[in-house]
Amino acid sequence: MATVTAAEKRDQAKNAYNAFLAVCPSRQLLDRISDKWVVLILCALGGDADGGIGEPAAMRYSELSRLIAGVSQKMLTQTLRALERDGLVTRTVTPTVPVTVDYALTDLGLSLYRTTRRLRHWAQDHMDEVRILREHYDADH
Amino acid sequence: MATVTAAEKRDQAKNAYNAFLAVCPSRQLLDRISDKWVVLILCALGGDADGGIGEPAAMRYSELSRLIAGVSQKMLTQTLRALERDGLVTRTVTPTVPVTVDYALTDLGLSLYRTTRRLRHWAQDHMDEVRILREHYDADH
DNA sequence: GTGCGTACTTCCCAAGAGAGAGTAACTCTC
DNA sequence: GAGAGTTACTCTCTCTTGGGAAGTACGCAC
Repeated sequence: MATVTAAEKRDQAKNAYNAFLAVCPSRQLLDRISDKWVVLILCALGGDADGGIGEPAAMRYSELSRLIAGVSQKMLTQTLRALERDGLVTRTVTPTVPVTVDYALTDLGLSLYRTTRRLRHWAQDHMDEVRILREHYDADH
Repeated sequence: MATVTAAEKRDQAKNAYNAFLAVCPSRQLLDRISDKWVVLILCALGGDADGGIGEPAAMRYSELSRLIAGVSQKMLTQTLRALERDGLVTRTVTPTVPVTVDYALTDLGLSLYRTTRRLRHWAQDHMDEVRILREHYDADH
């Protein structure tokens, strides 16, 4: 009876998750990360604020709130707490008056940021094309 | 007065879109593609159904419905129509009885699929890690 | 006749997002 | 002193949209 190597264990673990299945935990995780606020928050913390030139950096709640136009206080708080729970973001409270709270990507968060950054770029890079295709669709329907 | 080259025009167009701004069209596009059903539909049409080994292929509505566990008829229809309008998916109706409708990725859809595939993989590959981090978070709160 | 398949369409209700204001503690300006 | 600003939330009410379920028309099998 051969023992299972660590690499084999990892392969088995991979095959155990299938996000197409509603009951699979990875599905719930995929549902969570396929969320517009998650995408924008990770991009902000990843340093995309000034067009993609920056480095990952800690940001304050109020900075995030100002940068991500349209996010409600409730959704920002809720999403940041969820990201913290999933280990994607650190939340560092400094007992100043008023209190200051810094949020920053963890290594895990950084690994996901590299994909959400692509999503944002895709939306910006293909906006013109999609716009035209929408007009064609609307003319035909 | 130098004329603007095509490459410069493209650069300018890129700078014109900023998905952090709520009023920017690319923001609405990002909101659309940062959607769990979009991600799963693109992965299904991209050939991920059998674990990532397949090729992009046309699929029927009913095939998609069966593969993507938990999607309602309403959300599947609604999302497919939106993807068609954006030019990411083709919808081909064959007047059989009953009717058969095939959905397939366009080239544009394929380009986005390459990123949504990464999202799905990330969720599956990091599920164990996130699970442990959640337990740590819950123990601390 | 009943049940299956096809791909939607429709209706009602539930869940969660959105909007706005409140909280505490402090600082600054008039 | 009053009022406005800052910080990062918390709370309440309203509205939007997703979820759930059933309906539609036609052909085929039993």
